[in-house]
Amino acid sequence: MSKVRVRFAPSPTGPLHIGGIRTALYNYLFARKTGGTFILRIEDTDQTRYVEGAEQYILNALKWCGLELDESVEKGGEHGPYRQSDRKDMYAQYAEQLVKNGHAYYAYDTPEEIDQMRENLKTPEDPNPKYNFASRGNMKNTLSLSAEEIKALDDANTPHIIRLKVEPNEEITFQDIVRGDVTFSSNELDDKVLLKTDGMPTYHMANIVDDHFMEISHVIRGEEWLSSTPTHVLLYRYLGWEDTMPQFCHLPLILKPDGKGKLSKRYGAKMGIPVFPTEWKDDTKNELFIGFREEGFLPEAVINFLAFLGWNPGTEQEIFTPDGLIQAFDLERVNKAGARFDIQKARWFNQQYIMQTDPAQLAALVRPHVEGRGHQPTDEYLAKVCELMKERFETLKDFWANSRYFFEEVTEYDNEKIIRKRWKPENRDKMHDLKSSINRLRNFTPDNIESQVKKFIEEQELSFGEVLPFIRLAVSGTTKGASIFEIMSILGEEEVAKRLERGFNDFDKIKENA
RNA sequence: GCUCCAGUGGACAAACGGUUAAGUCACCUGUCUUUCACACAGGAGAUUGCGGGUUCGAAUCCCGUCUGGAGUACCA
Repeated sequence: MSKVRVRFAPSPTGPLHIGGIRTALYNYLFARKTGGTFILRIEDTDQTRYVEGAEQYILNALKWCGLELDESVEKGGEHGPYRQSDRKDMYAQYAEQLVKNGHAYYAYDTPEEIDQMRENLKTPEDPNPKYNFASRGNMKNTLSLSAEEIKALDDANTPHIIRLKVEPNEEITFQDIVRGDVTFSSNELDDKVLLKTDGMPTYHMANIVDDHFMEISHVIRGEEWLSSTPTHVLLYRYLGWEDTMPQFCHLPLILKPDGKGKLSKRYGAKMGIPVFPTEWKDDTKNELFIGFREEGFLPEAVINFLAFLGWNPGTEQEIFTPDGLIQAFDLERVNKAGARFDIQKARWFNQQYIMQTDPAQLAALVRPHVEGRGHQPTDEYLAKVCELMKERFETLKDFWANSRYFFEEVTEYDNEKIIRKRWKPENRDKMHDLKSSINRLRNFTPDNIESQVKKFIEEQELSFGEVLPFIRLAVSGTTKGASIFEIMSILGEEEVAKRLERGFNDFDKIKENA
């Protein structure tokens, strides 16, 4: 087999959502696995849909995900340019060639005339009539018009397009790596536009010409392209490139959590769930789409999660390093059915990666989320907190919610019920003694604190339930969390003393007001 | 409507004609901890969309049917 060359070919019409990233990922994984080349091609043939900044977004998003490109607009390569608008001049000649060979024709119909045709031919059985072998005879094109009529149109500089001439009653079969043989009847195809009035090619034309000259070996793309593939096969055939036609591989769609329809950008915004790798701001529409990065996901976790949406290695292993993923990946094992997007599973993957990350590294990742709240802890302190809290947060963003008491004072208590029920003002003096005895410890280590507290409880004939929850609340504001002795040790004796003092006072007040 | 694709516990899925249909997430219980999380142990949840057929044997092959999705643009 010739060398593997695959491309990811998005349109710069906005941010790339998670489905696009997964398509890029499978292309990337396949390229790396086979020692092939991974290419990014920007498909910007529709000038009306061009969105400022989208191309840069795509580049940055792929970078954040760690999907390194071998050839791209940024990096260049021997098969450039990599932006279709920069390749504009290449396409017309092949469309013209098809006309010359009798496989395409010029058409002069206005959009209104085409709408009119569809309106006229519409029946309940066929609500979307095609521009095809059956209808083209009644339209304005070089197949239906006389030489004089065509000349008149051309002399008047009537805008024209080029359409593919699809012959009726042909069976078109192609092999798809995930679906096997797929067959379409040419009667179902319409005479697709190849070259638009503005001289730009349509997706179909540009795609085939580019894939051919970029020597693409495998077209790995979303399932939404499956039904236009027979048109593409025809194009390869009529252009005389069928013997080097790439292999097709149509990936299952990523569905909304309810399984109804493919995941959309609006869905994520509606549910407050990230469906984009990184955040996207559209100032003109005043829209903000949240990203996995900003929500505190690690790129490796997102990639691992995405890899499993539509593929699995057939073993029980689920957590993979980026390299491990490359080794394990296999297009043959890609699923046929669409997979629903499940943010819960994404969070689980992220937690797994957080737990694996060493504290110093984790501290660096978490730092922006802490600094965003106005705190500048030392690396050492932050690392200590991370070490302790590691398995208690699913996203970097959650870190703050679960660990804020390491950085700022406790101002409220998440469990006032227990205070009203079980805080005993008559034990207050004893609690203050506890405070002093902890504070007198020579080494403020978790073990020392723990034995001191336990000793105290025994001596005073108190119960753990009368003491521990209140220490916890006073120190951290919550009854949940890591070992309270570890927490106290990290905070230090001074801070702990201060918090106990304040907490006990607050508890009295809460009790009084109850 | 038409064409194509798909349909295994709530979600992701394994099993590619052969014992009681793996495993993960989510859920519940227990151990640990007077907390939470992690970890470990256990539990509940599936007549493989439905109906036929082929076969000694079907989630797997065939036919039909239903449901869902995609496409049906001078958008990609």
